[in-house]
Amino acid sequence: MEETLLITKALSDGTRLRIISALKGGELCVCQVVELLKLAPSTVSRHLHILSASGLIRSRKDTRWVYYRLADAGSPKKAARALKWVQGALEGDASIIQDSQALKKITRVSREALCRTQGKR
Amino acid sequence: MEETLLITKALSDGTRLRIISALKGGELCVCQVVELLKLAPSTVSRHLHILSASGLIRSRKDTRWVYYRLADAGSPKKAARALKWVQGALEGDASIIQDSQALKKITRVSREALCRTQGKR
DNA sequence: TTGACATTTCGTCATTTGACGAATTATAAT
DNA sequence: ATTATAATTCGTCAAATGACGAAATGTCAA
Repeated sequence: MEETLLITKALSDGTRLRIISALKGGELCVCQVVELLKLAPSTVSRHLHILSASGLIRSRKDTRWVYYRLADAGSPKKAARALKWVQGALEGDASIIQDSQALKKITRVSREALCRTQGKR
Repeated sequence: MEETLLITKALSDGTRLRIISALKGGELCVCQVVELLKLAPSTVSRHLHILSASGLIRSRKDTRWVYYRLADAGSPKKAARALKWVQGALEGDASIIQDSQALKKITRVSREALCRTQGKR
């Protein structure tokens, strides 16, 4: 029950549903998610932690950046099934579509706009 | 998004997951759910209302009793899919199994024990 | 080494949530 | 009619949750 509740609680927040949908297109670093959601980095980090603890997403640290992606083969089956369900439920959702539009711009210019260090080189 | 959030929020509570699992065996009246959960009737009523508002369960009023059942054919597709997922996620769960044992006793003697009026006749 | 930056952790605050009992509504028994 | 019962609604309280900024951590650049 605990494991399932971790998942349902993780899914019971609109911001976290947006994050899950945003990651459908592939991994993102925290600063990109921050840019999309327009929330404080600390807030976004907390949401990512909750999703991570539920097994719905995983993280990978590359030098100074941390990239998050949806649960995959190496993840618990329960998480994979939950993901499949919630993605179906959100299919065609207006705010999700809006986010995916915004994400296109972010992933295009993110390096210069968000990660100045990397952009300067 | 709103509709999906109603569902995920409804699923983000252990008591409500127990109710959903309890209804898998067929409809129950509020007093039977109260007996299973050992919570105040007003609390149970509130949980049932939240589940009802999300579309996951439906109610039927029969004279003095209100019976709740899982969403069925006449219910929104989104709810049906959510139900299917969560039931799978809870399959084999220890506390759910325990509840189903307790439910057997409740549905057997409920009339006399819980609904004295009906029992007396 | 020193400074800058991405991310996380922590403390605080406002809002939401779950539990309860009291009061209310609707229905049935006497 | 009056009383009793099943269920709901409402007000209150404690606990959980989400948002933020400040401080801490870890990594890279100069």
